[in-house]
Amino acid sequence: MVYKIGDFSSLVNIPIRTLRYYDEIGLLKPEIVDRFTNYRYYTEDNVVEAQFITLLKEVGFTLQEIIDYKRFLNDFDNNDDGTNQFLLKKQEQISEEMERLQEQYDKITVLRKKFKGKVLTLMKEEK
Amino acid sequence: MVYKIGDFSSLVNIPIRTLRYYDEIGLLKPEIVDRFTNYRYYTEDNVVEAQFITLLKEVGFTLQEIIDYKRFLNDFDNNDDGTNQFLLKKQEQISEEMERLQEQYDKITVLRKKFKGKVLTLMKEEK
DNA sequence: GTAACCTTTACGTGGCGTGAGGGTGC
DNA sequence: CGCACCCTCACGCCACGTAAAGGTTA
Repeated sequence: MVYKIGDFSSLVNIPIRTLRYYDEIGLLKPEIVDRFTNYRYYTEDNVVEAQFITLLKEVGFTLQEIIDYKRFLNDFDNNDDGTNQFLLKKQEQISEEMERLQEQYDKITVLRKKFKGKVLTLMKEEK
Repeated sequence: MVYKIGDFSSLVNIPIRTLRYYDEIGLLKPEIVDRFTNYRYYTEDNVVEAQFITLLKEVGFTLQEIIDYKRFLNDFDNNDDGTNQFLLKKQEQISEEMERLQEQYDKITVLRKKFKGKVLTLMKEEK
């Protein structure tokens, strides 16, 4: 069973333009490409790949990180520990980002108190 | 006292390229521009502006939001309540972003447990 | 034949970084 | 005159969205 890009798109819930982009950057290549028309044809294996990519994207991985991870899997053939570290590292990045956001939130709280006088007052305080 | 872009850059800690970009998008325009050489000359008022922009950026505002806020100040002349709402809205956005990150973090925790078997197992579970 | 599909090319987003190739201040 | 400074293009990043202009499939 092969799918044309439009059918595959609705099957895996990824826009056509996005699929073409994934092909272009080497993240998700259709298994069959017509040499004459350049039509892309996707297979069942591509479905699994696409769902895996969607999963990793949902938890915050960039496309480049996903590409790197796939290369890692190819190079070291199902390394359990490597996968765990890959996930742990992303969790650390997320933690750092949450801390940054918390700091921003707190700074705004301080600002809101300061600004209760007037806007210009704040701007003058910044001199 | 006027500053050439290089001096102003080190004074307010904003790269030259960034200052030119801020000029281009209308966020921070040098008060004086030589008509013949196009050299940018910044004033003390520009220093205050720059520090204000830096402050808002640090707490998470985008450049477009800062531009919009400045326009708002011009239109309504120091509106205390408006400024407060502007800050509150940003705090809400930050809260939402933190929730998204927390969800990502939790999903990865679940994934890490699942993957303790093997990588391929996970990929097959995704079918 | 025609509608619905597919293709590539290329420019837009945000917030700059990084050159290239040239004019200016002192 | 030299050298540090300034200028305007213009392309790069990321993850696509959005046409434009045309070929293919059923």
